Amino acid sequence: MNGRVTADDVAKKAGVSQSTVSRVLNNYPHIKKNTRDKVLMVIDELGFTRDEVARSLVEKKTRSIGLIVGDISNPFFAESAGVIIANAQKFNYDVVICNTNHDDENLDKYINNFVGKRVDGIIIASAHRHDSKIKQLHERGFPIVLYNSSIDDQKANYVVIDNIKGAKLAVNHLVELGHKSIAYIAGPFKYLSTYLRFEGYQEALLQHGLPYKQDFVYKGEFSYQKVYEYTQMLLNLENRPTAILAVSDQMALAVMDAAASMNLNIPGDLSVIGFDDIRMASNQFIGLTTISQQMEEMASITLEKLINLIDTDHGPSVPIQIILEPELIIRKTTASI
Amino acid sequence: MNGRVTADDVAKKAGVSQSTVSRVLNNYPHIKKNTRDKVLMVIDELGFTRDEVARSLVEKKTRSIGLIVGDISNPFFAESAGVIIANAQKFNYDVVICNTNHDDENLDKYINNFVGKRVDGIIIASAHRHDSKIKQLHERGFPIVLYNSSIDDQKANYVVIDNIKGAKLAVNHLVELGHKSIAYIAGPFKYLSTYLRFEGYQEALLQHGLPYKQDFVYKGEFSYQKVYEYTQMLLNLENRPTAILAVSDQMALAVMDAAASMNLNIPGDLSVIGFDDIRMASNQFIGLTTISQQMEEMASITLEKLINLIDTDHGPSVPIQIILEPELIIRKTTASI
DNA sequence: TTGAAAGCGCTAACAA
DNA sequence: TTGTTAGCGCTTTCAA
Repeated sequence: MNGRVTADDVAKKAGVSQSTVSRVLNNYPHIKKNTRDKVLMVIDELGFTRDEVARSLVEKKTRSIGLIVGDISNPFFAESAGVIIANAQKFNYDVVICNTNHDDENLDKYINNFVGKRVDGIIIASAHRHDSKIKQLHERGFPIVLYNSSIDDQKANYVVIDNIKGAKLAVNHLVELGHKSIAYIAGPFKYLSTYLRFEGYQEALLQHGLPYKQDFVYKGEFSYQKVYEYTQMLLNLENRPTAILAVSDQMALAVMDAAASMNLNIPGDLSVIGFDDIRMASNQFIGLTTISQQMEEMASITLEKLINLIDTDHGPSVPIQIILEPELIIRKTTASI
Repeated sequence: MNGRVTADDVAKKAGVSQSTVSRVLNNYPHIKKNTRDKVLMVIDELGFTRDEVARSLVEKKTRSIGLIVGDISNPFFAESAGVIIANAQKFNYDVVICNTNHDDENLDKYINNFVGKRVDGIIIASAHRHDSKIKQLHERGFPIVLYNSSIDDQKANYVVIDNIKGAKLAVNHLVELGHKSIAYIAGPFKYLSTYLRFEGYQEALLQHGLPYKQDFVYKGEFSYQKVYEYTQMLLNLENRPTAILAVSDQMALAVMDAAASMNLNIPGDLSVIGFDDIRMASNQFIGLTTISQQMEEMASITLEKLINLIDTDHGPSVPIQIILEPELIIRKTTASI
């Protein structure tokens, strides 16, 4: 793009000053119809498009927001991103997406990147609980809200569901069906939500007088393959669990896959329950029992709150801390023992 | 962010000129170690981050690319976006995503938005074949490559698969299994890829001496619900088809859902075959026979080509037109009649 | 109703 | 090795 046409070019050709061009661009009211029309004509003629970069520089607004997810190939994140993008468009914001791959270093790197690019606000869907960059930015008054994740900071902004309760809901359901041996695909504990779900799992076990078995908990990374293998190992055990709870639907799918690979019947031989309620969970051939996070609502609330923050010219304000209710969605992968 | 700290602030505090600060920021070699260290210290002390907006203004590079998809909630697009984001990160580009919802007006609107924001290049995954904006931009030398879609322009840049061949592969497979009555979920014809697949379907029918039935082709929009209903209607017909080919896996899933809702067995009562090979297609419980688009390769090639275009300071060059080979992936939703 | 001019925060040519 | 200065393309006072 060498031949970029600028407002100045338009001005010259239209025989007005560049500030007049700027005024018609910004719908400034007191312009002679004649002048405006002329300018508009030239704009069209020259194919001028206003340079938003230059504009952003003076306005100190980019009308774009950053979204950081842990793994965009996980449908939960992809669907969340979809909702956020769709809503952002309504408010005339663009969203730029970074993917941490659940790597701690990437998180801060991408946050810095966003700050440098001067996005108006950031949504983080995969905040490690101990991240200090987030806290620091937030304290500086930068609009930032955590989505389905949180950090160890009383004052952080976040929109989450009650994770402990969600996990309990799941365990309770299983216990009601008669299960006494319930394994758990927990995932890494660096995420607060992950950790809280684990707590819920443990507490529920305790409440029902069920023993907690270290070996029945997978605390590794969110890897389809690894969970698949772990599940196979689990199901090969003499006293294998009769039910498996997974920290996400994605991981539940891995569990189901593994069970199927061993010719185990779900829910006949094994009950499985997920977390998220991704779209695929309701598919007839999957029919995954799961805990709904109200993803759609969670995502739109998050965006809405972020935009509020952006608009209210951020001073340190009351933290936004919204906790939604989890909901048990019973489908076809759980049955009484 | 009122208290933004600028390079000038750093300069003052470090007792150097602002251009020196700029130099250390850009790793300019001939700086006294002493000066550099001092500047670096102050930068750290003040928590300075370089304003990339200002930088972009002078550099005329934003290091971000725009990605336009038709429907981010369709796993094919989501997975494609994932690959593009992951690769872009390697090259230090951000990607900003817009979602047209398959609406013609949105396409041009978002293209304009991207041009205004001065992204360095654009990938369009859902180009309507008659769009003139794309052609015009391309002719101006703007880096733009079409992904899995194309327009009616000999000189457009695109990366696609051989859609006609793909559709034929699918029909052939079905015919080999003994199917003679094959319906087709085609989707809207405003997309060239959609249209070509339809042609492939028709041609294959012809080649096998099978009649083409207008009523057995769904030409409406990409709507899960509508395809679901259409399929139910189809399967209620006296002489219902024994196989259904869908223009995408997403639509194939709708077909399967509809069949299941009528207690039809797949593939016993109905064979179904998709297009895309989304990740879910290989799930044990879905096992969808489909035509692979080599999404991963297609996406990374597209990005790579785009970045090439960006780097080679775009003059009108030889069009990039890459056609990948489709591949039939046989799984569990197709069987002999 | 319009123009002139300053300034947003940076890079880079030129000079010293 | 470093500082001065002139832009990048816009918005926005201030004056006219």
